[in-house]
Amino acid sequence: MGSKERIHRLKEQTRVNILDAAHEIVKDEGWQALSMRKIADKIEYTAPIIYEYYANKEAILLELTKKGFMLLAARMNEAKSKHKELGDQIEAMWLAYWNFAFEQKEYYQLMFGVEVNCCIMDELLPAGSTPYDIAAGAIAELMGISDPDDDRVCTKYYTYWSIVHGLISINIVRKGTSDEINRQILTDAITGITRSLKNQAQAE
Amino acid sequence: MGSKERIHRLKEQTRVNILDAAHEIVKDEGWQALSMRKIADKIEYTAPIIYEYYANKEAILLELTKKGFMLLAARMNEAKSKHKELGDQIEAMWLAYWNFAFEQKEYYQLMFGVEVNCCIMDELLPAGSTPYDIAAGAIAELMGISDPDDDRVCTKYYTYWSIVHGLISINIVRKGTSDEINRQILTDAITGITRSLKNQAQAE
DNA sequence: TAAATTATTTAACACTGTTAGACAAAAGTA
DNA sequence: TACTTTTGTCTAACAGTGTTAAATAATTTA
Repeated sequence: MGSKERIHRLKEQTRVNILDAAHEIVKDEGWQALSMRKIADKIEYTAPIIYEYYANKEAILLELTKKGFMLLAARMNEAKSKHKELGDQIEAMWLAYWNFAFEQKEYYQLMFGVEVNCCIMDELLPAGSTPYDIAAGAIAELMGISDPDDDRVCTKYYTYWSIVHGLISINIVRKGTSDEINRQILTDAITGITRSLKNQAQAE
Repeated sequence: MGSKERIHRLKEQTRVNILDAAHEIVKDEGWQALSMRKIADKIEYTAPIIYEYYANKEAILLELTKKGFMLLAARMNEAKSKHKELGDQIEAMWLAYWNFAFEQKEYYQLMFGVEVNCCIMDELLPAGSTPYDIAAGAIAELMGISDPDDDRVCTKYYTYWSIVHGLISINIVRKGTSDEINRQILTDAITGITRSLKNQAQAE
């Protein structure tokens, strides 16, 4: 009889219900607030039932991570397919990546280990002790700008910071890249940005 | 009598002992393993004592964050002071930043919200569904390289990724930068890297 | 209808951060 | 010295966490 099938479908359904419930809780209250009992509440069961479907909480997070990567892949492929020229394809893919990160912020945080701890550090630190305070002066001077808080300085500072921090994060979370490649990216990027600063300053 | 002073010094000492104990636990077992009771064990007290010195666990983390920023500032200033030329100063500061991130990994994670969740995602995903798999083909083609796993392609991919991911992380953790500045950094960086790919390919 | 299997829950364990109340030690005062 | 007050410290507890074993309810099989 086909009742076996029906039951199997139902079980498959609660499997996805668990993931959906987890995702919904995280969207509303953040990753820190996700608990097995809350998931159980949402799917109208008690907590131990979840262990019939997933080995533990980590397994749920892993499944959501996978789902996130599949979503991201779909977005990037779609963006790519809309262009013929290689350069445009690459740009479109990274813009798709960028948009995914903010539209599916919870997935992105899980996939790439971006924690949101404290928010405003600047006010709690002595003046002149943030990385910005320390670096912006030299950047401004090299650009021939007197005010270190000028938007153009700010932009260049964040350009430096983004690539350095991005490369660091990737290395801390996944130790995939070799030291060789890291050094090359880091020095290339820094000297590249610096050169562009100098050229801009000379052009004016 | 000066015993007031002595007692005050002792209290100040346990305040730093608490921070030191916390840092040591994190170095040994990671942030996830840090608990008030473990800190108490390490300083040979019971847990409630800690609340005489810090309002709660978050306050301890905040204090460690501050300490991390002071350490980083010292490193960057020291690096800067060793050079006369502006460009060299900037490069030295970012290299100091880079080194700090790995030598004081625990501090860096706390300061900039870098979580270390799961490690090897690639093997758990269907082939061709990682961002690398999707983007590397176009990058390789644009560089005139047939193998998408070539080290030169890998380097360029990570350059793209670092700046995009870095900028995303900074925006998720601290919402300081404006959308204007973000867009400019993002498109500038992407088109910049792409242009350098094209030039390299043409030069060969 | 009785037995076997499956689904679900209750109760518990060992943790977590945090607080209130009890207890002991020291200091101040007469 | 004896008494009171303050200070330091701990025990016990609460509500929450992930997780497991055992008991119960529901369903299917014989």
